[in-house]
Formats: sequence, C-alpha cells, structure tokens
Amino acid sequence: MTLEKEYLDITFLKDSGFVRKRCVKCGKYFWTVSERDVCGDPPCGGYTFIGNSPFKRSLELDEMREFYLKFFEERGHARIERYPVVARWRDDIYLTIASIADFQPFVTSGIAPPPANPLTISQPCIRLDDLDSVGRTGRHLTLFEMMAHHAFNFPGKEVYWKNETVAYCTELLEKLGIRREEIVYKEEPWAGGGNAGPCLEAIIRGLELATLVFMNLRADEKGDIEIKGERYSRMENYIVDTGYGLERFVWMSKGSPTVYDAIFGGVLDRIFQSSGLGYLRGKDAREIVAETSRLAGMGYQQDGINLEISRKFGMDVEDVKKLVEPIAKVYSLADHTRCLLFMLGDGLVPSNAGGGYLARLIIRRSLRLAEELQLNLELYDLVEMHSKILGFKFDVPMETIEEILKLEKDRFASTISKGLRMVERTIEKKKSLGKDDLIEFYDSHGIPAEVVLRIAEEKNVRVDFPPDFYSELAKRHSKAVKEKKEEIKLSKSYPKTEKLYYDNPKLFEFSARAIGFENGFLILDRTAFYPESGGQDSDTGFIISNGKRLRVSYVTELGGVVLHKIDGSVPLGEVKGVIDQERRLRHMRHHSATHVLLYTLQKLYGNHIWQAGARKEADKARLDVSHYKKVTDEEVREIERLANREIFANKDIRWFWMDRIEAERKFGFRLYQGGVPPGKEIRIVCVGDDVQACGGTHCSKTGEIGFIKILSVDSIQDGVVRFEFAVAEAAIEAISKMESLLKESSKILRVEPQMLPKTVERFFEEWKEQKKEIERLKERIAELNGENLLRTAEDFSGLKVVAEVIDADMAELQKLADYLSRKGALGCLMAQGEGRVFVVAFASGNYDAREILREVGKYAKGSGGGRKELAQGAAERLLTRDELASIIFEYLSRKG
RNA sequence: GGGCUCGUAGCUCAGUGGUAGAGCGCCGCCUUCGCGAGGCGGAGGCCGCGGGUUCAAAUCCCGCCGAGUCCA
Repeated sequence: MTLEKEYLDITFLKDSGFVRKRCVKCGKYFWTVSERDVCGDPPCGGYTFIGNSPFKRSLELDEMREFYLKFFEERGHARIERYPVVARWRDDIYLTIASIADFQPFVTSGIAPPPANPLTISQPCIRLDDLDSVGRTGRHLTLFEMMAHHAFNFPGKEVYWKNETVAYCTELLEKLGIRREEIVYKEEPWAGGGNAGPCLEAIIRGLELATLVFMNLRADEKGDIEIKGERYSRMENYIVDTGYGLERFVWMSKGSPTVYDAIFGGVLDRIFQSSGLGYLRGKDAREIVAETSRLAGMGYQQDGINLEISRKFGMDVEDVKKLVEPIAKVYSLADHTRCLLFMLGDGLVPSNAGGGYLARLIIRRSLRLAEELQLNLELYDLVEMHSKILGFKFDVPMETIEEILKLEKDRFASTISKGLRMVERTIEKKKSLGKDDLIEFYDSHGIPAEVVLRIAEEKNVRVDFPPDFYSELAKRHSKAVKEKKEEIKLSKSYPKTEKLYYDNPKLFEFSARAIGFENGFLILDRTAFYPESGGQDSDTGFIISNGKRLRVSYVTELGGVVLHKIDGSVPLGEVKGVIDQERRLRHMRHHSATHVLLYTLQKLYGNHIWQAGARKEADKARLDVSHYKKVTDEEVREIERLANREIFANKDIRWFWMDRIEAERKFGFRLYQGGVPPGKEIRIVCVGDDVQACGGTHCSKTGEIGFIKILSVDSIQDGVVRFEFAVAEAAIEAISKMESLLKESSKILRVEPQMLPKTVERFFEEWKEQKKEIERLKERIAELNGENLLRTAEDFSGLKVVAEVIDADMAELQKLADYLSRKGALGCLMAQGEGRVFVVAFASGNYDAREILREVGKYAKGSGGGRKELAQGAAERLLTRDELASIIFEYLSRKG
C-alpha cells in the first residue's frame, strides 16, 4: 500500500482550484492553481525570489515570528513558549531538531496530553548534519527556528486534520502577499524518528517554505505500508506536524542573496569590518553570492558552482574561489556564533564526550574560522551581539558564556600547539608522512589534515591528501554492536501495583494480596517496597506468608508492576510485607541530600548546572552534574558548608501530584533534573526551596538528613563533575574509615595524626636521600672489590680473566661487572640470591659476554642475556670458583 | 555511549626486554668592570598506580587512575 490516496481527500485543494499534476521532470505529484507542469522544487526549478520578493514587504525575524504566532492564535491555537535546544527530555537525541521533538515521545504516543491542543510555537532547532554546507549554499543553518502549529488527534476526538492545515498554510502565505498561483504543494512522504505519514511541501519560487506532515504511521516490521524502505502501520492517533522555516520566510521577504544576509545583517557587517574583508560587501560580490545561492539551490556542488560562476562572470576559477570562500567563512561564523548562543545559553557545557561535544565542535570550528579570517574579535563579541539582536532570555548568564568561551579557546590553543609539536617531531623522525599518520593525527589528536599538510610543506616533505581519508576515518568508527540488556518477561499481564511508598515513605509494614509469582518474582496488588528506580537502590526485607518469612532481596518495576525477588516461593493470597527500615531510611536521607546538594550547586554556580546522573545507595550516594570547570578543594569545603546549612535550617520536604502542564508552567524545565516521567500527572518533590519531578522516597524535614560529607569530587569527563558523598550514619562510617586510616598510618610512624604530613614528607625525602647514598656506596664497593679482583685475576695471553663466587646482590654484581669490563677484564661472577643464583658475565674486544653466560648457563642450569660487554642472568646451581674458571678458559681457548 | 592516543627530570620530549637519556630551565665555577653570551661541572626520577609474564619490565599482557582526541 502507498500513501497516494491520502492526498486525494484533501477537499480544500480541489475546492480552491488546485489541480494535481505530475512533474514532467521528476515525475512526482504536486498541486497548483497555475498552468505550470514542473513542481519547481530544485532541481526541477531554481530560486526566483532573490532580488524579487513575492512578499508584500520585507520582515525581520521578530516581525515574522510574531505574525505567524498571532495568525494561529487568532485561529484558536494556544501560543507555547519555546523548549530548550538541549533535548534533556529525550534519551535518543541531544538537541532539539524539530518542533515535534518537544512532544516526543510521551505526547505523540498518547501517554501524556499536549500542553495545549491545538498549539503554535516557534521552536529553535539545531541540526548539525549539514555542517559543511553552512555558509556555502546560502540556505543551510545550524540553528533555525521552526515555526509550527500542531494538532493532536485521538480516536473520537479530532481537532483538525489535513484540510484545515492546508487551508491555514494557504491563507498565511496569501496574507503575506504571495499569490495563490505561486504556491506549489508537492507530495513527498515523510518519515523520521519512528513515525511517518503523508506530507505536503509548500514550495514558492523554488524554495521550500513549509512542510505539512500528517503523522499517522508508526514504525512496525509487520506493517503494510512501506516508505523509504521501512515498514509502517497506522496509528490510532494522528498528528498535524507542520514546520515553517522562520529564517526562510524572512529571506524570501527580503529577496536577499542568502538567508544569512537576511537575518545576520549587523553581525555580518561587524565580521567584515573586523577582518578587513569589507571590500567583499560590494555590489558585484553580492551578485556573485546571489548566483551561488541559486546554483546551490539547484543542487550544484562547490566545484560546479565555482565553474558556473567563472563562466557566467568571466572570471578565473581561482579568483572565484578567492572571492567566495572568505565570504562563506564569514557566513558560517555568523551562523555558528548564533548557534553557540543557544547551546550555551540553554546550559549545554562543552565536553569531549556526550552532547557537550557538539558544543565543543561548533566552538572549535568557529575558532578556526575566526583565525582564518584573521578576525579582530572574540567569539563572545559575536555571541553577545546575536543575543542583543534576538532579545531572547537564556538560563545561563552571558558572563558564564563568556567564561566558557574563553576556557575553550585556551584549551583549543593548547591542543593545537601540542599537535604542531607532535607533527614536527614525527616529520623530523620519519622524514615522511602517510595516510595512517594523517588519520591518527586527526582521529587521536584532533589535528586537522590541512594543518598537517601545511607543516609538512614548510618542512619540505611531500604528502598527498589521501582521497579516501574520510571513508578510512569512518571505517575506524564503524559501530560496535550494542549488547541488549536482558529483560524480565512476564507471562501474564497484571494490574499496576498500588505504590504505598509515595504517600508514606515511613510505612515499613503493610499487608497485601499476592496476585502472581513468576521466575522468583512476587507480584502484589499493593506494596511499600521501593523498586530500583531514579538512581535509588531497591528496598530489601521480608514477605510473611502463612507464618513463613521469605527474604526479598531485590525489587524492580516493569510497566507499573512491582516485582519482588523472593528466595523461595509464595502461594497466592494474603501476605504481610516488612521492609528493612534502616536501609530504606539511608536511601531516603541520601535521596533528599542529593536534592539539597544539586540545589546548592545551582545556587553557587548557576543554571548551567544540571544533573547528569545520580545514584543513591545505603553507604553513599553520588551526583554527576554539568559544570565547565574543575572544582577546587576550597570550593568543595564551601559546597559542603552551604549544603549543610540547608540541612541545619531544617526546612520542610513536601511532595504532591500535579498536572504536568501546570507544573511545567509553574516551575519550568528545571523540574526534570532526573529525566522526564511519563503520564498526565507528575510527582513533585520540594526539598526546602528545591523543586523537582521525582518518584523517590524522601525525609519529611531536611534536618533528618543529619549532615552531609563530600567524600570525593572527580571529573568523569570534560564538563561533568561527580560528587560522592554520604550523610548521617553513612557519613560517620565513611569518616571513621578515613580516621582509622590516619590512625593506622600514624601508629606505624609513631607520630600524632597531625604530624603525618610533615613526617611522611621527611621520611620520603630521607628515603630518596638514602637510596642515592646506597647507590653511591655500592658504586664505591664495586670499585674496591673490582680492584681486588683485578689484582688476583689470572692471565690469558695478556687478558685479565676474573672468575669468582662472591657475596652480593644483583645490583652490586652489575656494577662490579661494569667496572671490570671497563677495565678491560673478562670473566664471570656468581652470587647466591634468594631462591636462585645471580650470574653476570663481562667481556671486551672480540669476546662476547653473552657467550660466556651461555656456557656457564649450560653447567649451572641458567639463562640470561644482555649486551656484548655485559650480560646478566640467573641459574639454579651455584658453581665453585674452579668450575667457573675452567668453563671460561675452555671458552677462551676454543675462541682462540 | 563507542573508538583511538598519551602518562619518563621543574617544562618539552627521546628511549621496541638487558646499567634511565636529550634540549630548555635551575645551582656552582671559569670568562667579564657589570650584563648577556659562551666554556666546564653539578643537583634534580616510586619511568601514573596495582597485578601478571620473564633470569631480567620504563619497555610485553591485564586492571585501575589521570589527560587528550575523534565519532554518534
């Protein structure tokens, strides 16, 4: 089955004079009221709006945004605030890539209701897939605002569907001054993120301004609809998912050469001025840039564009490049710095891994662009300018953004200078470079290939850029197959377990009915056992059934059903549950303390601090947070002090259920530190002044936490700091442990604990001093012994031959042998060691110490090796002096 | 989340199983009226930590800690 007939029942189109046609060039279907026979979507047509806008008047970003949102507000849509560009509510993407991403997965799947229905929003989105095209094509942006209206339809409760959507779009475009004859609706099935559906693209003068998706399919291996090679089946609910490109509307309204000229005016001026490229703003340059946009819009690649331009304007291709490339860099930089404003402003912290890497990637590209343009400004100056022009409010203050950018600049500079040294050394050593070197420099050390090539050229080493560089690189990163976690499967379906711990976390005994028992897991109708979730370890305890006590060792949850792991088996019927109170109380204290600590960190450092992970156990807890700097020891003490203040203030801890939309409106996204829970109602936990969505068990006053002790602070990756801490008894235990370490150590050194640092330092210094002294003495002993041995050495045709069994360790033997060989002697020494016999042999001239050692080894059952002058090894049997001597003389006479 | 690279003197780094090195910096002496430069000499190392293999490990293997980097 195909989606074809999905387009035929849009009566609005027919009623409004639109006719379905098949493009004579690409063969795809489109709707139009005009006589045209091509769809006009590149490459079946090109941009015809540059320098010739179909709009009534030109609009700025905020004018266009407001026009759009107001248009839909007036037509019954609720205006929704934008979501962050950092998609913390998703575990499958790092960045918000579309307006619909705001509502996935819970709203689109029907688990949670939409914040309003229908709604309209202008959602900033970041897409880095076409990073290389940004600045070059005239239309690609890393960050853009997707204006949208959404309607979520459920069986028996339809808001509106295809007709209304297309009607709205048509009306909106006409209100902006676009004549109906200009509008093309092209049929193009859409798929993405596990959903799909029919879609109409609104194309005006060659530019796709809007995409109207009618999402009514979900990915399904057994589905009967195939789109782009994947199979789908129909969903019960169906969603209007539109996307109107704010920047494209503004572009078209102005008819400027590129989208960048339309939206970055002031910033572009500033970059051109500060980089000495002002001359590229002339009229000729504008015409050439406009032409590159048209060509890129037609699908031409960079080389093709340059060639066409050179033909059309009668220029040399190299001259075209010299003109076009710097301009593309200016555009990219303007784009990237705006993207950074949103990334950093919404709290993304640069990192070497995870989502933060995307921020670092953009920062480093920007720094490189700035350098290539010899920009006389800091990145921050541009970011700040974007901020002032946009007038958006961000979570993270501009001072923090400035500091982050400064730190990242320094970091990048040190990486590059380290890299340059490394490349120079390698060239020095190898005198040549190959493909593998280039790949390793980039992949392991972050040095771009063009930088390596430049240095190689300076050093007069010829290196060719391997054509398969990127494919080779990709090969190195080919994905490893992910191991799937083993999941517990239940044979029957059970009603959701009633969770008693939500209301009363201090309920430690309860009665319930056993309604299932599978694979060692007991299922109850209600329970006070807390299943492992939200980073909090599960409870343990007992189930009492028919007077028998059965241990509960682990508790987990599967789709709302709580599973109790039981040693033994339980018959169905009435049971009593008893929870390990001490363990649970520790979990509760650690959980409440985690909230206190996070709150403290956010207060101290700012809103870029987000929970990046957490774990609460009985003995300790840990909290990972995003932060762009290392935390100093002084800061740790301050954090500890402030967190304990919150505890000593004995503030109330409260929890309640709340409508999620209301909660989001009231508290914002900062609620979702531990992730976004599903459902219409969410549980809100207030620990003092901290508010979070949380399903965990908590104390009723912060004072119950007792006190908090931070045990360690580590950086688990750039931009993520891990705090390990303990509270109350667990803290006392941890402190006792450290205390006993101190006591034990001071007992060994026989000093008071407060003297430990000084004493340890003294001992360490003395130890080093004495080690050196011993070394010197051994040297001296070796010399003295060596002199003696030389005096008693036997003579073999003028050669002094030494063969002795002495009392020494390996180090002494070696020094002795070294001395003797330097004096021109030859021979072998043996000494009884622990469990084996040490042997050294030494020689000079034509003789080889290794051969002597081998001869001795034959008799003494030993092995070893070394250099020609000095060899060492070990043997099983200690030989006598005479035995040794005869082996050596035999060797000497054989050698001649 | 996955891959790769690196932890050796204060700093930058050599060192492919056999006595731990270089350059810079530091200290002393010579030279100079003094400084710089030069010459000579010297101090400075748990070779990241813990196991293992081996007669022998900075070097090979495993684990941990730390730093860097690329990809998603």
